[in-house]
Amino acid sequence: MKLYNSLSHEKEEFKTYEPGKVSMYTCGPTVYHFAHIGNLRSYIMEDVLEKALRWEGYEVKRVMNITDVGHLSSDADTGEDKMLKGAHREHKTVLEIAQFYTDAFFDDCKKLNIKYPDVVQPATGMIDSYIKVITKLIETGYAYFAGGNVYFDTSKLKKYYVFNDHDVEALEVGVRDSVEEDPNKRNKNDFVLWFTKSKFEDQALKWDSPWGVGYPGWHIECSCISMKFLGEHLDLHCGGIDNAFPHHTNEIAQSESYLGHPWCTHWFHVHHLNTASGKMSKSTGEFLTVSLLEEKGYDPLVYRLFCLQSHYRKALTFSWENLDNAAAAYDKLVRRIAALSAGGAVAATAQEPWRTQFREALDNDLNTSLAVTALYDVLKADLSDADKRALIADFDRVLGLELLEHAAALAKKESAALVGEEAGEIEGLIAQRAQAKKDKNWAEADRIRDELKARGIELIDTKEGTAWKKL
RNA sequence: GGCGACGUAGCCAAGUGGUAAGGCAGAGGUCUGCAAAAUCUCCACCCCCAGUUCGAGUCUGGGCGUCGCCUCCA
Repeated sequence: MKLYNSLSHEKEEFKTYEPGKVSMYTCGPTVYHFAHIGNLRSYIMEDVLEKALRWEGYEVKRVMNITDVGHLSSDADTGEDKMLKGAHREHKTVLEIAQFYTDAFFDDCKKLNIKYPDVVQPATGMIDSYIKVITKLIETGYAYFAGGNVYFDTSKLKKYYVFNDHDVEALEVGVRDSVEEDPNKRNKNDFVLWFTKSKFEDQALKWDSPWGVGYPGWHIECSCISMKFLGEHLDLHCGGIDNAFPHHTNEIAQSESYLGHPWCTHWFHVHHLNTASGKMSKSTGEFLTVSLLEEKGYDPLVYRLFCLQSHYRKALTFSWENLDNAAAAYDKLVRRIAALSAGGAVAATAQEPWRTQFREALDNDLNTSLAVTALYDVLKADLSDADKRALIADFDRVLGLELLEHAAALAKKESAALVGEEAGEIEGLIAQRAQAKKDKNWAEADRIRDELKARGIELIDTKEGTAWKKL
């Protein structure tokens, strides 16, 4: 499988440290607000990557952190979420709030058919590890104590900017007005490993440490959690493109300085979901959640398809028109699959060309758009329905669109005509209409159809008779 | 200002030197009493200007434009 690697800026053949096994780390959510669908785009694409690796026969161990450190008690007040306000009103602790949003995050993931990681580790449960790693970094000269905080000394590194070639001097200081320069830093790029003195005096969670009571810096958690569960050699590290700098850059600095050897070989960055006005984020207004999509009547899997139709390394623009587009496509896809007959002979060799087409799409830097095309090609192919179903089931192990399940549900809904009181009545009306049609009483036939339509029942005439479904 | 990604039809999008996949929307045909569904057909001078090449959406140079990051919204 060829994958683009942010370290080399090229598509490379993906290799693992241990043959056949993939150690995969994903930056998890910060849990003091709901995840928006832009955040979730990353998790969807990472899920597809994980499933593609498994589909190709790899054994994958995936680890995700939960960032529950860094809950400024004042931060909560800026949110408009009722649960959060409620939590405060009811004197819930920040950890309870974190738990609430952690659950909300995994609920969203479940709706989007994102597999639960093999290991999920909250950052607050790893304080001893951070202290251990920071202690060693100080001992080996990579970190220093100044003004109450422990900093990582980036001047000790041969190469700090691993993803981009920044010229330190060319970087403008304070491009953003809100950023203040920290006088304790020896170098412009140094970053904090452990805080005891912070401009955020209202930090809610604090722990004792050799450097005083405080809390860990915001990069150390990923290094430590990854090393604890996946060892000293990581195959694949994922995250949103916005994490590449400084978060991932700093992770590499810490981890490799601590380990004394190269750490993670492959970096997978998912690009942003934009709205017409720019990146989707808390601050820029449009903040769409999975629940909101559901309220508007969209199946969350429609959003998954929307993401799959694009490439993970390309900015994707969200609009309701585009989502409607995906919804129509999904609906049609499911209906075409539902129309496939259940029986028939399976001929594995006949399926092979399409399986190959699908594999080649995935192998080409996870080209999900082409993978979806392979799905359409199967539907159009000269194959038995049984073969088509088998291929669709196989592809869906990666795509995760629950196509056969939804098709089955659709068929069930349509055949549910035979049960229930209301259904009996509808069947009666359909029979009346059939009689009217036989009598060529078109006005009466259309009247019955319109009456049912007004009740939300759509009739579909086929050669075998009239089927119906709820709109 | 620095670094990076990207610019293909109304919309999403594939394409990594050889006469532009696929999906949605749209138009037309078939099938239906009509509709719906299904199915078939149609729909692109690839941001601009130079260059390399027998041949460029695809490579090179220069523009223009969009987006992201530039230390605490992982």
